[in-house]
Amino acid sequence: MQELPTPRTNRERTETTTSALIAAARDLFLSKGYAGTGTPEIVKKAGVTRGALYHHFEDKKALFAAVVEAELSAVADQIERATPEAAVPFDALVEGGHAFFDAMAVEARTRLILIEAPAVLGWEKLRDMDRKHGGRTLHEGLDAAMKEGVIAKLPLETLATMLSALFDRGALAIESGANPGEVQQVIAAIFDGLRS
Amino acid sequence: MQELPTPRTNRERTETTTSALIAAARDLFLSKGYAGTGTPEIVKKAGVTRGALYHHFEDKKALFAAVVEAELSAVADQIERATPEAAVPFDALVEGGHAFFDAMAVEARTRLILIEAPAVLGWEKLRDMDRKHGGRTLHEGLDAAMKEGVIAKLPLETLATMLSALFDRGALAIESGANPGEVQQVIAAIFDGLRS
DNA sequence: CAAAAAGAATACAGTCTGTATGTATATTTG
DNA sequence: CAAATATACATACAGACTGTATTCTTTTTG
Repeated sequence: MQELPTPRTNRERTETTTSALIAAARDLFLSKGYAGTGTPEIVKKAGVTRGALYHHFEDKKALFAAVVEAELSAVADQIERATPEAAVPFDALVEGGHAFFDAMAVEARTRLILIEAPAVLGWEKLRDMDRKHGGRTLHEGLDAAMKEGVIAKLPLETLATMLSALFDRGALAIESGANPGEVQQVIAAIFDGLRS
Repeated sequence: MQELPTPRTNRERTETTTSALIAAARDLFLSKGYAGTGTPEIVKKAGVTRGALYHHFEDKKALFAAVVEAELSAVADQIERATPEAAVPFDALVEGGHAFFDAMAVEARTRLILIEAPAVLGWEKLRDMDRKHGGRTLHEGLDAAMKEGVIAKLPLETLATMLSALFDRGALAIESGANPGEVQQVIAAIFDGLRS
C-alpha cells in the first residue's frame, strides 16, 4: 500500500496554506482580538505549523494585515453589490451608507476593522488600505454631488475623511446597542445640511 | 553615619510610586505605544521594581487605563481653560472644537487616546471614560443649542456621538498632515448645516 | 512595643514571538 | 531524465514578557 504523493504545484500549495491561515486567523482575530490570539493557536486551527506561517508571512502583523485586507474587500464587494446604480448622486450616498452598515453588521467586524486595525497597523496605513477598497465609493459620490452643485463646495479630500468618520462611528455605535434608525437619521440630517 | 530612614507615610509612598509609574508609562506609551512598551522598561524609568507596579495596579492594562484617564483629564482641563464663556451656545461649540484640536496637538496624544486606548480598553469603556471628562462639553453645548432652537432637533445622545467622531477624526487627520484650516472649515460647514 | 497590614523587591513558571536549522517536495537546467 | 536549485514546510531554540508567589521591609494600629 503505497502513499499517494498527490503531487501539487507550488502555487497550489501556497494558495492552500495561506488561505487556511487567513481563514483561521480571521475567525480567531474576530472572536479573541489580535493580542489575545497567539500564532500557535492559529496554525493549529489552520492545520499547519508555525514554520509555514513564517514562511509565507513576514510576521504576525503581516498575517493580520492580510486578514484586514480581505475584510475590507468583502465590505466593499457587499456594498457594491447592494447599491446597483443611483440616479441622483445624493441618494447614492444615502444608499451606500445603508449598505455600509449592513456590511459592518457582521459580528465583531467593526472591532477588527475600525478599532484593532488602526492600532496594529497604524492609522495612516489603514487609511490607505481603505481608500483602495471601499473608500472610493464615498469619495466618488461626494465628487459627483459636488460637481452637480448638489452639496456645498468644500475641500473634497478633507470632507470625505470627515464624513467617513461619521459612518465608522455610526457602525461602532450600532454594534454597541445604539438605535440604527437614529444613527441614520442623524447622518441624513448632516448630509441634508450640506445641500446648497 | 547612619542611614536616614526618611520616614514617609504610606499615603505618601503610594502617591510617589504611582505618580512615577504613571509618568514613566505615559512617556513610553506615547513614544513607543502600548504593545511596544514592556513593564521592565517602565519600572526602570520610574525607578521602582515590577513588584511595586503589580502591587498598585492589577496589570499592565490597568496602568495604561490610569495613563489614559490622566490624559483625558488633561485634555478636558485644557479645553475648559481655553473657552471661558461663550455668549451664543453655537459659538461655544466652535470655540470648544478649536481648543480640542489644540489640546490634542500634543505629540502622539491622538494615537494614545483615539487609537490605542479603544483597542486596549475597549471602545465602550473609553466612551464611558470620555463622557466623564471632556465629552460633557460637546454634550451640554448641543443640548443648550438645541433647546434654544439654534440647531435642528435630533436625538441628542446619538448626535453627540456622531459629531464627536468628527473632532476625533479631525485630530487624527491633522496629526497626519492634513490642513487644520480645512478640517475646521468642513466641521464648521457641517455644524452650520444643522442650524434650523 | 508587639502584632498586623501595607509597600516593595526578588524569584519563578508559563507563554509567546521570531529565527535558525534541517528536511521534503517542486522546479529548473544541463 | 538526472542533477542542481529553489521553494514549501517542520522542528528546535533563544530571548523577552507577563503575571504570580514568596519574602523582606516599613508603616500603622491596638
